[in-house]
Amino acid sequence: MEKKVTIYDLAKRLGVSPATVSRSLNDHPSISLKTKSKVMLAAEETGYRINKFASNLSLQKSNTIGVIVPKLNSDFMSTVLSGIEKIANEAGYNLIISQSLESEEKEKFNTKTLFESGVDALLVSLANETKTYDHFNTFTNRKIPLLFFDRVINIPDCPTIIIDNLRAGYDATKHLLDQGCRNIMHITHGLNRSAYHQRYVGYKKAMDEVTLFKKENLLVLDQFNSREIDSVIAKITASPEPIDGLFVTNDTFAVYCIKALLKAGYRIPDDIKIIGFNNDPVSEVINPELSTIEYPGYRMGVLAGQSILSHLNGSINIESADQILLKHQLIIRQSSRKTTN
Amino acid sequence: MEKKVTIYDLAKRLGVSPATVSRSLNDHPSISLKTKSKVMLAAEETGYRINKFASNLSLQKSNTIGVIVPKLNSDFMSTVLSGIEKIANEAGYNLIISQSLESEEKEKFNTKTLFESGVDALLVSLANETKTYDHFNTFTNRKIPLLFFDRVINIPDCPTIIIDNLRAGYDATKHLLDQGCRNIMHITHGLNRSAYHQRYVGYKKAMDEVTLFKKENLLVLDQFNSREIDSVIAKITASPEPIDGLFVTNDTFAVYCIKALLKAGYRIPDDIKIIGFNNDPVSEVINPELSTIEYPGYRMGVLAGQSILSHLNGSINIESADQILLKHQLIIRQSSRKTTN
DNA sequence: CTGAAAGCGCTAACAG
DNA sequence: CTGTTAGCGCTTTCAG
Repeated sequence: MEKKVTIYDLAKRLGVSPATVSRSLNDHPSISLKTKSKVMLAAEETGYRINKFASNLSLQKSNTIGVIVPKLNSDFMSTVLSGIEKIANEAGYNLIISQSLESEEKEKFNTKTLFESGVDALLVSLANETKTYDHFNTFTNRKIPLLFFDRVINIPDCPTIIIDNLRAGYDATKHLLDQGCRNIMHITHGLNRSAYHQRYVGYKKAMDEVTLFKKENLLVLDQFNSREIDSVIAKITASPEPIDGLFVTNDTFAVYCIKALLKAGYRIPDDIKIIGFNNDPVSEVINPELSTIEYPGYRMGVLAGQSILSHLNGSINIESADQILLKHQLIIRQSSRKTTN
Repeated sequence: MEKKVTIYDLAKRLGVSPATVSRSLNDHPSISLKTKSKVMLAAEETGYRINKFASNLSLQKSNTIGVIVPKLNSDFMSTVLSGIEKIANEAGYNLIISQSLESEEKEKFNTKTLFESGVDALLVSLANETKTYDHFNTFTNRKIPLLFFDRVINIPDCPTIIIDNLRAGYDATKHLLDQGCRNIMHITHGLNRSAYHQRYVGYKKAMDEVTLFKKENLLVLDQFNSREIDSVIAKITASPEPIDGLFVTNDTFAVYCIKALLKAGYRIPDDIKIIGFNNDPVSEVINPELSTIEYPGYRMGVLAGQSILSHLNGSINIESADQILLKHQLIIRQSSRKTTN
C-alpha cells in the first residue's frame, strides 16, 4: 500500500519550500531549471501525483466538462459523445457523462449534480419530456458556459448546435413527393422537442406545397419502440386512401416498419416508399436499403467540444458563434426509388 | 451573476457555527430538527450549493467512478455504459468516461488522468493494443477498487466480468458443425485480448473434436473494418476446399460478409452458413437474419456497477466475487439454418 | 529565484 | 445539541 506523497513531502525531502515545488511542477517561468529538474526527479522517484481536489479548490476550476444526454446507447448519441470525448481529452479535460433517460426529473437531478461537481461547462441534449428550463439557471446565473446540441432550447448566451431540421424534414418529404408519392404518412415522436417539431413543420410545408397535408397522416408516437409497430401497420392499412409514402424520423423505427410492411405483403418501394432519419448503420443493412437523412453526429460532437473549449478559453472565433447549423444530406437508396414501369 | 455562498455565509446569517451548518446539510443525527430546518431554509433562499472540491478534499473521496472503454460508439459498449451509468447515478456517483480508441498509450494517459482526478474506483475494458499493465499499479498499490469487464486481464484482487468466451466460441462453432458445415473459417481480431483468444480456443476445440481444425482457416484482422471485406471474400473464394461456414466474432462485420457474399453470388445459408457475435441490432435487420451469440451488455454494465459499489461499501456478497461469468446464449436465425433438401 | 503564509470550503475530532 | 479548531493539499500574493 503506497502512501500518498504531497508537495510537502517533496519540499522536505529536497529542502525547499512547498511553493517552489508547486511552481516547479507547474513549470512556472521564475524557477531555475536546476531546481525544476531536481523537483521533477524527486516527484518521479516518489511516485508523486497531484491531488486535483486541492488544486481545483484552490483554482476554482475543474478541467471537467459535464454532459447530459437522453440516452447513451443509441448509435447517434454515442457517436456524438465519441466526438466530444476526443476533443475534450486532447485538451486535457475530463468528461462526466450522465443520461436523463428522457425524464425531466432525472435531467434536473443530473444538472444539479454536475453543477455541484464543479464542471467548468455543461453540454446538454434535452430529454423529450423536458418542458421547463429553470434548472439551467444555476449555470447561466454564474456564467458557466452552457451549450445545447441536437435537442436544443434557446437561452440567451447559450450556443446551440443543430442541423436544419425544418429543411431536412422538407427535403425528405419533397423527395418522396418527387418520387410520385401523394399520401405520405409522417411517423415521429415528441413534438415537444423542437428537433422533431421542425421536421414536422418541414414535412407539412412540403405537403402543403401540393396542398395535400392531412392531419390524420401525422402519427406521433410516445416512443420509437418495436411494440408500437402493430398499431402503426394497422393505421397504415386502415387508411381510406392508400398510404404510398412514409417519412419516419428515426432509422431504427423505419427499419421496423419496413420489416413489418414486407411481412404484411406490401412491396417496397413499389407500394410504399420510405425514408428514415439519421443514417444509422441499420439503414444500409435492411433490404431494400433505406433512404435517409445523413446526420453528422461525430462532427456535431467535435464542434460541441471545440465550441465549449473556445468559450472556456475566452477566445472569440467561429466556434463561439451562438448557433451552429450543420449541413444534413439527403441519402437516396432503394427504399424510396421510383420504380420504372 | 450570482455569487457563491458558502457554509460560512449561512453560519453568519443564522448566527451559528459553520460546523452546525455542515452537519445540518449532511443530515447529521445530532442536530436538532429545528436548527436543521432553519439551515435548510436559508440554504434554499440563498441558493447555496455545496462545493465538492472542498468536500472531496476533506473526505478524501470523490463519489466519482472512472471508466475507460476502447470506444464509445459501438452498440455493445454504449449499452454496457448505459447500465453502468444507471447504477452509478442511482447510488449518487458520477461517471467520468474516457475512450482509449484501442491505443495502449491513450489508455495509459487516461488511467493517469483518472487517478489524478481522484476517482473512487476504476472500470476498464482494455484496448486491443494493450500489452503491459503496469499503468494500473497506481490503483492497485493504493487499493483503489479496479474492475475489468469484457476485455479483461487477471490482476490479483481485481474482479472481472466476462462471458465464457471459450464456451461461446465452442457453441457457435459446434452449431455450425451440427448444421453440416465441415470447413469453417474463423474471422476475428486481436488474439492479444483474451476475449477473442478464448473464442478462438473454443472454435479450435469444436473443430478438433471432428479433427478438422486447419490453421489456414483462421483469419485474424487488424480491424473489423469494411475496407477489409474484399480481402476476406478473396480468401474465402480462394480456399481450395470450399468454405461452408463462417464464424465471425462481430455482428457488424458478419453483416458486411453476408452482403459481400450475396453480391458475389453465394447463397446463404445454402452455400455458406454464418454466425456472428454480440446480438447487435443489425443482426436482426440483415436478410437472411444473422445467427449470433447473445452478449448481455446492459446486464454486464449493471453488474459492473453493482460490483464496484459493493467493493466501495466494503460489503461482501455475491457481487463482490472475483469473477463474474455471465451466461451467453446461442441465437439461431436464418443465416445458419440447415436447408432441407 | 525562493520562502512564508493565507486562503480555497468543507469535515470531524474534541470539548463543552 | 453546538462550537472551536485543525486539517485536507495546492496555489499565489507579497516579501525577501
